[in-house]
Amino acid sequence: MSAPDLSAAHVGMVRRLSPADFARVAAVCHEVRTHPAREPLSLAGQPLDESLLLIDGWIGRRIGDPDGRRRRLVAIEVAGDFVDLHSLPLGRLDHAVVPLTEVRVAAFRHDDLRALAAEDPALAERLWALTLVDASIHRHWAFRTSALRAMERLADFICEMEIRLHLAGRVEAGTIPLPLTQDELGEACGLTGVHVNRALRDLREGGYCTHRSGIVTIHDRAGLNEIAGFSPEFLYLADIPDR
Amino acid sequence: MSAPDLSAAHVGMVRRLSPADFARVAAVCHEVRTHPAREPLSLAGQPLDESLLLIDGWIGRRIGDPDGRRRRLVAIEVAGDFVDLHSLPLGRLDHAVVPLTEVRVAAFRHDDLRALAAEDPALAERLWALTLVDASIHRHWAFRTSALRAMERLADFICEMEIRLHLAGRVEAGTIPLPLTQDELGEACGLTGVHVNRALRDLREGGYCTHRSGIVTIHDRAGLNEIAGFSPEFLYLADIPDR
DNA sequence: CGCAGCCTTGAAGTAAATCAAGGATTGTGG
DNA sequence: CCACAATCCTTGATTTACTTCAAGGCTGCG
Repeated sequence: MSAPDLSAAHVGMVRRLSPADFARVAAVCHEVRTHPAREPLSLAGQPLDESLLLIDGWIGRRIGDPDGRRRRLVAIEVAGDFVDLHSLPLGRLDHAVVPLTEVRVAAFRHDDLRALAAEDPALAERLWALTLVDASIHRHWAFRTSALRAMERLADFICEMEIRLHLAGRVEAGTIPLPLTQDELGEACGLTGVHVNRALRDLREGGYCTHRSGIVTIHDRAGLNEIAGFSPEFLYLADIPDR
Repeated sequence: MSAPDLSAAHVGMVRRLSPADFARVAAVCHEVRTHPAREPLSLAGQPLDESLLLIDGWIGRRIGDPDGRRRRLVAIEVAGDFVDLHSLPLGRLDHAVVPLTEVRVAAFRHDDLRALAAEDPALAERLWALTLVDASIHRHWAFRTSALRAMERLADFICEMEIRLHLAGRVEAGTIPLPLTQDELGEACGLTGVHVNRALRDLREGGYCTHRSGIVTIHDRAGLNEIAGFSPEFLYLADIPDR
């Protein structure tokens, strides 16, 4: 039985791995599956023995009462993100992993990845680095929600997503997919859905960007970057892509 | 030249390593130094070739304008924390590392740690796990600042610190050191210093805890846990210590 | 066509920021 | 040991940002 062909999935964050390294990882993928929106892939505390690479769709990591007012999205993953590589050294996760859309994921058994890491310490360190970029993004989210105001937060969030989606090859002509409801944007940015609506209106009326039908059209990226004070250093990119 | 004796530093988060593993790591420590409060240990973006294990004192990770209004503490490290092991796979950091008090740190060259990891994949995975607990704490901070209100945030922060300091052996009879100013607490919890003052007063008058002269006295830990909705799962402890 | 989910807007209430002044603590040098 | 400065803490008054509550209008889909 041969591993599924993942060559088209060498995009986004996982492109930090060289083609050769990615091929070695892809070779131990045991399954590619599709999963429906909103039905959790895993729950907080659940023992896990595999990790998922997101090929298509959007996934959130969620903390808090499943329904209550105190629940938040603490991370969002897009194509090319190794969603829960964190579960390999940890064995379980502190949060639920929830598809925000229908998703296609490639599954890797921890044992297989562990064997790969054991025989190639340099590759192991690169996988480690992947998870540490996640940690850096978490720090940025903590900064965003605690230091910025509503409109700035959304601008910053959109700047982050624009660059990550660009790396994943999902951006076309200043148009980026963002298939989240305003309530979900609020969960990610620490705002109510109602206030997200107003902040998005401010961004629209300020001529920065428009969000409609799950798509953001960016009219003034420089302005968007400026109001957020956005700088992509926290993504640890070798080179910032021209767009 | 022999490595410094770090056996007394096998506390807190680093106690996740078995005594034998810790000894192997400690053996490659090349220096123990003291560093004064407030003078940065490293700045964002600076190339780094060593990592620090905090032996004594408090360290913060800071993002934002060095002085401006948009600056935040996105993490706080205490005795037994491997402060910037993140810089090993990443080579640099996205934030400044700043001692909040005078600190004593043990320094490890990346090359030495890398060699250790290469010859012992299981140890490498445990070091990896250490950094992923940091990531989990980041997620919790993002949750805290975006989902909780002022008093709840401080209660949650104090609950986290109480348990981490307990693991580090720094808690005595419901009394924990917390040598941060109210402005610094505000930077960590996403509040102004003035509002931290009022929230601390509420905690005091509610009979939960008192903060004075850099020391928190906990009067009602169950109550403190309850108003914060605190649960220590995100620290991935093998067993929750009795206190 | 009709329903469900999502978006939009208004009005009112609340939590936190800001501005400002004075008081307590800590550290320092005489 | 005391005087003094610097930093930190505390409190009040005011303003601002965000939430909450509520109602109505889209949009996409069975």
